[in-house]
Amino acid sequence: MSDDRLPEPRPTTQAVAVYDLMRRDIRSGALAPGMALRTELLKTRYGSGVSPTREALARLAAEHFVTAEGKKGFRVALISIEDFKELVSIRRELEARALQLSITNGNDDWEAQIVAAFHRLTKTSPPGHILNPVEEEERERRHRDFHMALLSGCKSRWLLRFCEQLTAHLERYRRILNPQSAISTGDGEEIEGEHRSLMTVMINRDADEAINLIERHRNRTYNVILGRFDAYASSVAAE
Amino acid sequence: MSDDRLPEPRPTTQAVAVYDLMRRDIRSGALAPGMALRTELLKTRYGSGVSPTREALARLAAEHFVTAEGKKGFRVALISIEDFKELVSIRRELEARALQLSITNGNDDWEAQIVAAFHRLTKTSPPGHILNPVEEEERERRHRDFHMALLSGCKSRWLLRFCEQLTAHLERYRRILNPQSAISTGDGEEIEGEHRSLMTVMINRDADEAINLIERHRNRTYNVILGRFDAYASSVAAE
DNA sequence: GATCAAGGAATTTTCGAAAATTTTATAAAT
DNA sequence: ATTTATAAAATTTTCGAAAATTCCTTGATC
Repeated sequence: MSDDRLPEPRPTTQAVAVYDLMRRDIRSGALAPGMALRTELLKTRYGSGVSPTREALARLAAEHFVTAEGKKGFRVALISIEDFKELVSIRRELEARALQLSITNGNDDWEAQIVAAFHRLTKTSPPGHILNPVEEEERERRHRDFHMALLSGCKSRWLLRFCEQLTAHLERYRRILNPQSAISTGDGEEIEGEHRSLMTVMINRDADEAINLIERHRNRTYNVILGRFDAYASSVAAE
Repeated sequence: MSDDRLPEPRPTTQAVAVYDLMRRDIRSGALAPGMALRTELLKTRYGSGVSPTREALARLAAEHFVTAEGKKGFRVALISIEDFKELVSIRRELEARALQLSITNGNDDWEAQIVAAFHRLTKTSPPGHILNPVEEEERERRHRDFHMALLSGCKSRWLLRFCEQLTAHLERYRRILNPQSAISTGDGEEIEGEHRSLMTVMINRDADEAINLIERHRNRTYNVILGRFDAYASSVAAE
């Protein structure tokens, strides 16, 4: 008898479910930087007891999405311009390396995954449109998946994990500081064009051009966000 | 009144204490790869209830020191030659970058920290000696601190965190696969000389030479460990 | 008015037991 | 003999309450 059943979805624990939801809410900015994560709040928000909640917090603390302060509970990690610059700088280097390695090591299946991810991305409403939260979340997911697909041929789980974590933190900065246009900071068509070009040069194995493109793709958003820090700082101070 | 009291040691939670102990035991190999981390075992070993224990496990899972499998509990993360090579490869790049940045950004205080860390390291018994577990642990700590001090001038917390995590995982490989000589794989005096040279070139701000030295320093251990994987694989299979 | 102490409320952390799930053992059926 | 089903045991996960800690208010003192 053939044994090619679907890979059974491991029954997930409640702690992991809360972790996923909370990570999503921190990424989106729904849980604001500095916000105290009280047990009551979390219990009602995620409909769960304190044990799963605290496990989720512990994991998020290890990933620096939240901070744990002695016996005074947890807070959403603060954001700062210094942290942002660090993230951008190290992400630039790791992503460039991962792109190179992907181009070297990627196989047909990798190419197919890029094409598929690009297709899914184009099927969402383009950035700039007003999206409801669910649509926005879905678009973010597809955007993430596309960019990770580009890197996924690199055959280094560690490198991939680091890129994923850095990207997640930067997504938070983008969505908090540039909340208008969900994904990026330019014209929707232009951005789709950039994604298409990225796909093309990756599959053509043109590493130099890929790094050029990703650099430009990132830089626009980078500058916009940088420019909004002042406004953000005063809006926070006003509270 | 002057207010330069000692920075108050935040009262730490039991969960964090268990986390520290467990991380130490995984690093040292006391908790072997693949070992099931049953609640009873952990409760007695670390003298704590299940809640702090599970929080510690959640954090360690986020750092990939343990794996969580659905509702079947936690295990110490497995080791593999592929994972080892990945770790070495990415660590090489990140450490080189951090050394460069340290040389660019490091100030007098950074230099002083290196000198201090080197001094502390020389005051432990050299590698090769038979040490009891407490002494071994102390030597490992000082060795870590020295190498991290070299990088600590880089002014990028993210880069530093990644280096720390990679080093921790590699320490585990070294101590499991090369348990005889605690720190490294060569003559004690030779290794102390290497550390001294590293210190010197860093303070002299010779980035190229620093990267050369660290490369050689790492490579010796790397090759020894690589050579012991076969023996390890069969010793595990024999169980 | 400012500082400090004490008491009480709010909150975090931890424990112990209940609930849910997985694993193991046993027996029946093909 | 191998599988299948069932029950018991072991284990993980979750809940709810107790213990510990922090925070805030109030009032006394200087």
